[in-house]
Amino acid sequence: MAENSRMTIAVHVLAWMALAQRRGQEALTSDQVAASVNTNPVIIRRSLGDLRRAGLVHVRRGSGAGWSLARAPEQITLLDVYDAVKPPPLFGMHHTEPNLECPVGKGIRPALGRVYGEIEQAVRLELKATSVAEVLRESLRVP
Amino acid sequence: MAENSRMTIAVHVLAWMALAQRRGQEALTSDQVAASVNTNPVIIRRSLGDLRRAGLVHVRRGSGAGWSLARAPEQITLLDVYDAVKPPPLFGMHHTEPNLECPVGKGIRPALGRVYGEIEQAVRLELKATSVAEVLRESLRVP
DNA sequence: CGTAGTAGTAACAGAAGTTGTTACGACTGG
DNA sequence: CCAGTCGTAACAACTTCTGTTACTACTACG
Repeated sequence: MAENSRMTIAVHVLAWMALAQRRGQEALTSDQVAASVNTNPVIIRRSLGDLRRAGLVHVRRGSGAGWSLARAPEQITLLDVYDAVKPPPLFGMHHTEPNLECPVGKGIRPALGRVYGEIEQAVRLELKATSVAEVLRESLRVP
Repeated sequence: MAENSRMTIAVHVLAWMALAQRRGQEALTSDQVAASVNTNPVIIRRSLGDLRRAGLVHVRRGSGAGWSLARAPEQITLLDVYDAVKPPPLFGMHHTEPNLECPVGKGIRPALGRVYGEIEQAVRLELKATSVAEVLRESLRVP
């Protein structure tokens, strides 16, 4: 059960909020969102908390509370969501320090760090090319 | 301790084998490799087992055994290593099935699957652009 | 002003994955 | 035959994630 699905959950939440907004429902409770994702409302509140800290959604507390998008779904890219949920890096470095007497052991971490950094940039570029509105449009294409 | 470092370990192992080969040592035992990575030989044997199943290294068993590269380090890309170690996907899908009554819940998985697939392709392209020989060269640049 | 409804968050259990370790059988060169 | 090495199982320790319960904080509305 340990696979990180926070990116998926967050995008699902935003797409569902975008659809509800288009239908005229400007605010949703965590229970209403949880009903679409089919999980516990606390999971949703945790995810929405990440999105709120990143400025992607607004929340109104108290009775009659709810969540709403902070900007148009066309203006929210998956890169915004990625930075909001802060997933772990794709590749981890050594857990123990390599043998620094060995020339490979001494230089491998900066060398790999550069490669991993380029990969991260490529991923960010791909994420930036897709908006929540596009994900919603694609989702609605399924009959 | 749960961050996946198998890609890093495998590339380190191959770079070290490439250097040893260049120095005239055509075969290395798991103990010798473990000395550079600074970890347990069983970890190295597990990693080398992945690389062997992918056809990247050869092994000779018995007394005087050891490991050697199956082809020149210029001909081994990080994509080959990636496919050999089979890391978990960058983004996981929902753990529970979304609510299929909701249009977003019904369509979100194929929509996200397409996006995630494009990202995977971008990562593969980056990995393919770097060889073990280049990682070794970069590592040796560190004084 | 009180109440009810909702967010925020802490605490915990369960599941899964990774590393590191020991142990032992399988294989093979000398 | 035997010594050295691989292959792999088994296990502990650790981390991370999800899901759940429970409780406090906050606020709209009667």
